[in-house]
Amino acid sequence: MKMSQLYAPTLREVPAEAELRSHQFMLRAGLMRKSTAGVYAYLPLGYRVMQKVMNIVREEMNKAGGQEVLLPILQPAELWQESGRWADYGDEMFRVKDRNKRDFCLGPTHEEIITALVRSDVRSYKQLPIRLYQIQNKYRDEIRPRFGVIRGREFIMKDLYSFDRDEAGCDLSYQAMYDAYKEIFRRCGLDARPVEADSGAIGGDTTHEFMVLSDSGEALVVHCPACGYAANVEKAPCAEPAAQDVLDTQTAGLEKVHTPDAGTIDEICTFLDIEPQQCLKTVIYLADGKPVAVLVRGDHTLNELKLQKELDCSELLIADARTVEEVTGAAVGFAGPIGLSIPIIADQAAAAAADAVVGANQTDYHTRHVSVQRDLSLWKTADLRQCREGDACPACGQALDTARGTEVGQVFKLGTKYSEPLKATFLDENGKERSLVMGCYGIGVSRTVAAVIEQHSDADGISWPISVSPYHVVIVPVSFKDDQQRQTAEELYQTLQNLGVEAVLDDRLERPGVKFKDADLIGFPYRITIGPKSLAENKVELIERGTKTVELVDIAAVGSVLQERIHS
RNA sequence: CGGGGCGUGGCGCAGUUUGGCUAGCGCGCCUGCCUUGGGAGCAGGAGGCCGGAGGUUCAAAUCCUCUCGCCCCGACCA
Repeated sequence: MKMSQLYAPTLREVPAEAELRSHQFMLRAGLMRKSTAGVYAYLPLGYRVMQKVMNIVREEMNKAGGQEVLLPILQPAELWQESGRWADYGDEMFRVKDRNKRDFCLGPTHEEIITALVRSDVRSYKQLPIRLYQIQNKYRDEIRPRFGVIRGREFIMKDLYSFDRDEAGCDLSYQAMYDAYKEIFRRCGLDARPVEADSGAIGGDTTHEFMVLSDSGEALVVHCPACGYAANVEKAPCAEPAAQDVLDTQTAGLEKVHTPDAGTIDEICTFLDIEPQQCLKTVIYLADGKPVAVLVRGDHTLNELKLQKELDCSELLIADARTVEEVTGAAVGFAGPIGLSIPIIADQAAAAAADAVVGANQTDYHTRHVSVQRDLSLWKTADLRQCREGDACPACGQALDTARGTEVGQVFKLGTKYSEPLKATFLDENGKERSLVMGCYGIGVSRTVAAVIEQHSDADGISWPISVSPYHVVIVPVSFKDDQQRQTAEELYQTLQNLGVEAVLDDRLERPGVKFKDADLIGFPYRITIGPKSLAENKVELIERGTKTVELVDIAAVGSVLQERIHS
């Protein structure tokens, strides 16, 4: 491709809308342009990268027994009503009507459609297992699209669905995908690691997320340097409090203290000169509309997912001020567990508190010297808090580290969550009808591109791993007007193409600085600079983008040198 | 949805408080000259009616009302 022809409008300045490096570079390097919030058009360079990623995904999916299909984006409401998710999915689903006022949605995911497809054609265990995948646009009306392509409302996802006859078969499918994912991300040049995760709205029990570690990542993960355990903080269990976490057991009698305007943990601590772990937070929630009090230690963060699981409710909301006042008889900030008439559920660390300060259920008052065991009757005690750095690893007990990450893929075992309501069944050897055991496995393809940039860029621009780079090399004659340089450049361009090296020839009549800057910004892994100095010796400069190392290479040898590096 | 901010040539911004604009600057773009090892220089030029709609006024980018869009922080997710 000639640079003068390439539709790659680069930007000198950083667009005001972009915060993340990946977002900025995708715009500046001319990979994409925004259409509307969370929706992007991919330009030639961006689309080439995407296709490289998709091809890697395809190859690994095919190796792992997958067969590619293309499923509808426009999906009928009936299917979603069958699975129950038409009601459950909420505002995040783009819903449309046809001219006859029939309901449809733009598929946010494809479990329903694929299950409906398979149920109509699969009759016998002899047809199993089946692993079907597609690379397709998905639509989710995100509450807040952000970070460019990382959280879009339209995005490209690879999703594979496995159908097995039993759990054991599903385990094999799951493992095959898990291994394929590791290989896919490795080939994309990503440092991605699987972490244990929560299954969220998709459902199912076993699931791993593949996280690309990066400071700008949206998710927080804990990992154990000792044993390699890793999990999303949403999921990571907290160990029961060790002995030293249990507060002093010689508790004095209850004492009500006047604490004017001290409604937050910080204010109380300052006021009473105590530490946050000596306080208990009492948070009122509405679980499917019913109030519950949740008790967490002052220095701990409540994990709402864990709470929701314990409460087994479908809607969990923090109570509004009016409800809090009704339930506690006090202003927000002074709720306490003593004397409440609603159920109290306590985090295990909070339940161990023996001399704590709690709200007195009276505005501007707290109660101190509370022993949970002595003074309260709890409805339930459970692991409700969010795991944090330094906590004991649930696998080996060593201290955990934390890191931020961007989720690029997730694998789920679904069981019969969809096959049962949608009646996707088969006959086993005994002629008995059974539900298909399913798994689903997604990779955010567009997001993966951004993740690669997050891990492979510097102040000057992108530095693509060869495997996903839009082109392998850019040839930059210092002056394209110079006959000798131009001729050398054009010959080299031909040679490289004949060797299967994907090359761009920068034939613009620009000054060298402009061409170098663009080359660095776009991120070609290699640059060949043709200038008068080296040309005199029949050599050109070969520059590696990642390391910026320069080497002089014989013109006649560049082709084979590059060919070898690209394929190694 | 709650909180904060912003919409002025393709991009980045100034002007808005204290109406007076024939709307300005840098970059980019076009033409010519010149230049060619890290986003050159000179000269000439094109391009906006100030997100949109109403209103106040002799006069509105600037004031008022409504509306649309975008960005950031928080609750959701690949």
